[in-house]
Amino acid sequence: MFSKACEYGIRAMIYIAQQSRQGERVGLKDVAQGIDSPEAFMAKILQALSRQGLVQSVKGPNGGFYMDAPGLKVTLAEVVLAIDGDQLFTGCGLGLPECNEKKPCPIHDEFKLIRNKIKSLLETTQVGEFNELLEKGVLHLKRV
Amino acid sequence: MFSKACEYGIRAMIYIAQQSRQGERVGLKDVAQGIDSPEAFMAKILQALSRQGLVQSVKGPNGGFYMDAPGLKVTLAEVVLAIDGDQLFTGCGLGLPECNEKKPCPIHDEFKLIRNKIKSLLETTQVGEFNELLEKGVLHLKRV
DNA sequence: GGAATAAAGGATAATTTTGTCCTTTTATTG
DNA sequence: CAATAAAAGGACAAAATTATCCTTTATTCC
Ligand code: SF4
Ligand code: SF4
Repeated sequence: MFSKACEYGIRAMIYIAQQSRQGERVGLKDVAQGIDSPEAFMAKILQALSRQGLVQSVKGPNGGFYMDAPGLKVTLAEVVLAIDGDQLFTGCGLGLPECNEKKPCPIHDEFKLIRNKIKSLLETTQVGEFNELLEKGVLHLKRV
Repeated sequence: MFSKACEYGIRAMIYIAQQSRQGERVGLKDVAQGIDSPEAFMAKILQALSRQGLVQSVKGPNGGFYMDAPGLKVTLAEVVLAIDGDQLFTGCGLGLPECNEKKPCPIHDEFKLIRNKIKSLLETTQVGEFNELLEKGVLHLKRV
């Protein structure tokens, strides 16, 4: 469904959202350990997300990644779009080309319905939404 | 959503289902051209599908790939499973590990619902289902 | 049986994705 | 200002996926 980079990206955003809720910053190493991802690869992904403004970052001592209040409202859809592009939201999952609304294949309507459901699920889910469960220790972002 | 191999596989199955409806056989070259896929790669994929019994094949002159009557009833789910495995049908699309039904994350229920819809769509769609549209020229398996 | 034909299979190459390492830039602290 | 800490970025490496080529095996036709 998503690339590895995208999975790490989603998990990292959720992790940072929870860890930085009092304006604290989270270091790369912390994030990588917290979500069980390779550190250097994680760095690349966070760089990209940072460039696109989905997460804030500060260099230097006591620096790191964080989110401001509006940052917590970033949706999973935005993260996915930033990393994997819009392939999942548009186009045919079956790779059947050259079809349009007027000449749909047998599964088009249902397929489109599903695609839209995925889209809307991701669009209505914010990275800050997982905080409570994470604090309760009910949700884990890595294997224990 | 699916790997390239899987997309080619699905298209090829649909193509063969339509081309071989009078017991005719379709050659590799024919399939590859018919669905616009690299020939040698297509060969590997068809070999795998053939080994798993999802498509029939005959060697030698006038040989090729074909489906018998029950073959037309093979579902897209079977094809996907044969090529990409069950990752799409099981497990978490978000790559969040260590969660179970008792400790679901905020999106689990809706996510699972979508996953099941994809599964059931693929399970209820047979490769022979596209024949009519293909014959009418309404559906294309490659860019024209 | 021999020639021709077409899939099966093995080996290898190109590309993309994933992952690592090292240097540079920017900020903080004393 | 100097030392240090941390992200940014460039170059490179490994692994997986996609793609190609060549040989072998099975089948048909003469
Ligand atoms: S009509 Fe069929 S092939 Fe075309 S985009 Fe819709 S589902 Fe895919
Ligand atoms: S509970 Fe959440 S993280 Fe776990 S499988 Fe369900 S959707 Fe994925």
